[in-house]
Amino acid sequence: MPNPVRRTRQREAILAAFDDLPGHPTAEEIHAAVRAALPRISLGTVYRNLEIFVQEGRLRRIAVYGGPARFDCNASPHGHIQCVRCGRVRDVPQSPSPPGALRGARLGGFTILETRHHWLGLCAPCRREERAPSRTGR
Amino acid sequence: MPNPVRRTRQREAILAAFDDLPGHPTAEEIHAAVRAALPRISLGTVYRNLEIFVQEGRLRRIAVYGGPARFDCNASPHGHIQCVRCGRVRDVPQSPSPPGALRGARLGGFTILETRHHWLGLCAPCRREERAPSRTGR
DNA sequence: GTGTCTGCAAAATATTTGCAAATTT
DNA sequence: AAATTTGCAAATATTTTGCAGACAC
Repeated sequence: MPNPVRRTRQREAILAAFDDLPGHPTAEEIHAAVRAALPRISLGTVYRNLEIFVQEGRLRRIAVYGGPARFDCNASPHGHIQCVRCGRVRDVPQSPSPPGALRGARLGGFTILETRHHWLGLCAPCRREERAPSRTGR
Repeated sequence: MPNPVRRTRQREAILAAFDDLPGHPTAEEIHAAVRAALPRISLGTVYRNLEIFVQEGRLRRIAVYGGPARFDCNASPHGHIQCVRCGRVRDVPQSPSPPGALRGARLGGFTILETRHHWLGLCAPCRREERAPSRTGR
């Protein structure tokens, strides 16, 4: 039986980083945070392990509208709202609505694994910017 | 009054390409398709104009779980289901459910612009692969 | 004619991968 | 000791940008 996943300091630190990072960090952000504990950890290691954690189901990759991938450590069912201006993502509690019961069902030829709700919006800082565009805006 | 958007062959061809491309093409796929009509069009031009069309609301950028950005020409409200294995995206008619009425509301500090439904799943070809992994699989 | 738009090439950003050395079991 | 994992660096992949000439109005 091949491929037992080993416990390494790097992997522990990556998962631990989610406690410090609010929201849904990118690989770069996780790398920066983990460096506080393991200064020599490489970005490649972070990417490799994030991918493994996603495969294992310990993390999720979030659906984003452009920009780098973002990761989510929150196991409870929830949706996301993303700012169309700056990309920031925030959790939204997801009611276990009817569609939530669809796991295993067929939809357009696909077998459903998960249902998620998504919103597009403007976060508070960007809302202000849109109203009073500054020289740095858009 | 600055910045009138001009009508160019490149822009027309990019929008026209969506008629030939099923699903939700990436910039590369659009570029390849448009080249049939305009062999010298550059990928940069495609990216630049896709961005403009999104700003104008003529196209949408789709939320994806990794991989290149995908674009959507379908104006009617609908959600997407994406294959976790190959990234393929398919439209799913979206019922004008309660959350659809939220435009303008506040959610977690964000102002909602749009509500979308998302599913993660396995497309038919990938479902087969998962059952009978081939030497090329995963 | 004026200002926008394009193609090209280079830059910037994001992610993956090969490999020798280090680490885990 | 055997096999996986890491750091590093290079390779890929994706997207953006500067600029001179072409094009739309």
